[in-house]
Amino acid sequence: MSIGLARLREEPDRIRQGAIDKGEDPTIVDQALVLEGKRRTLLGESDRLKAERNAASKKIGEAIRAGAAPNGPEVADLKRASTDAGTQIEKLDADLAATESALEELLLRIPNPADPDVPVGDASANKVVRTWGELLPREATTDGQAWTRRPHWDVAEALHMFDLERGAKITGSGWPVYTGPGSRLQRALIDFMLDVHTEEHGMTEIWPPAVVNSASARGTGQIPDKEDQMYVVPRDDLYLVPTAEVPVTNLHRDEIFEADQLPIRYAAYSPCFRREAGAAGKDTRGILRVHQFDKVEMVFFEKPEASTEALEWLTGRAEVILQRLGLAYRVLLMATGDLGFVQAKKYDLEVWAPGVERWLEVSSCSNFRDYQARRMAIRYRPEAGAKPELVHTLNGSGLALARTVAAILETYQQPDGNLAVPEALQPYMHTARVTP
RNA sequence: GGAGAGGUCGCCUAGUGGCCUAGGGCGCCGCACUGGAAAUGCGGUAUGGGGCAACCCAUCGAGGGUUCAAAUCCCUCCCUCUCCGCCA
Repeated sequence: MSIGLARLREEPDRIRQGAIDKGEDPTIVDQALVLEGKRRTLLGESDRLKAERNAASKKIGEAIRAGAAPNGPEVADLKRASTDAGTQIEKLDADLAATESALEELLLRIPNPADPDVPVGDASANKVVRTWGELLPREATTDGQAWTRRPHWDVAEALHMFDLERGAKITGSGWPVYTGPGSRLQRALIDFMLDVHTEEHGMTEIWPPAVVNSASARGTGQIPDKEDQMYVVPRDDLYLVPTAEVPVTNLHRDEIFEADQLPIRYAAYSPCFRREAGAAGKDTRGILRVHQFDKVEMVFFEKPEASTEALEWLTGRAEVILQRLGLAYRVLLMATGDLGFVQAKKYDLEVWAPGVERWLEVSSCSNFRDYQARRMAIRYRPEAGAKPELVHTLNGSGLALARTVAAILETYQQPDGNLAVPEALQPYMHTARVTP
């Protein structure tokens, strides 16, 4: 389940409105309420009968210990009472199981309501909350000489940094091979990002499995919601991760934290695999949309009262990376219609790519509030001895590599065709310039 | 992959069909004793669900089965450890 039953009963109106704002069917909320009522009725009746059966069994035990024959007439009535209750319980429980699975089905279709400060509407209601850096034009002038910034695939080809054709030969279209300085750049970016997040931002580094089981895929909602987007290994019931969010969030599935353990903040590198089903023909050139890319992901577990502030901080940590790399970007507050099913609030970071003259999404920072935590039963104890409560989970890219690489190539290309290495990466690249 | 041993409450452990409503120890919390503490004693200490409440139901790795009754017996699966094989 995703929306909590208690919340469903307590504030159905807010949940209904949340569904409307996200363009989902609000009548599911009412259907769920009906089933929830039925569930409680059945459960009460079943529990009552189970108590009866337990009492009868206990009496049989006592009678036998007192000397009655186990198969004698003295216990026959008790056995019959117990068996009769058992028959009814079986029926009730079958009905209950059907009701619960129907209810769960409905709950999975009720979206997480957006935060009150999220603009309502479709993508056109997204708000640019800030822009950083200089937006370089494609048609440039350097030292009085006019020149044209090329798209990243041209820069990469000239400098032998990645090879899309050979990637297509060994795997398929959308599986880039990074070569020479391109490969080095991958390593440099991963190292740089992890260093900043761990050493300066205090996050704990995680190097997770790139493949997860179905329970983990279910935990973060990849199945059933986004099953089409994942590569599957059916023989072993395993899934290639589309983001480190999946393994890292599942680190603490079914766990209960003490209050002083929170917040827990991770930074994790992983390769990311996405089928991009339905995106055929989009962004076919270069590395803007590929089946395998690399990403450093931030995953936070927070106390509920801290999560609103944590999202701002998380987003800021992703911005730090772009600023250090000297890449111009903007921050978008996504409107309800552009939010996913599970996010309460989301900022997208888009980097400016002057060669293709486009904004490229390189990070998506979200607060899930307790929605994901409920699915995974990740809780904490507000104080010693108190009842566990759900934590809030957040995550955001910090950053996705392929598009960041594209922005670097297009931003830092020089009129002579060489590539200047951003200062922050020079210690990792061991050079200030990439030449053919 | 083969053989064996295991999986019980935060941790360790008892438990081989009914006095298990899961016992004991450690740890933790409260109280008593103390000038304060240690030691000691007493009590409490899982999760989910239902009920205004007393309380009830479920859960002993997971799922099924046998039985009036399963931590305990049977079946399937998962995981951990030891040895062997293979291997970066």
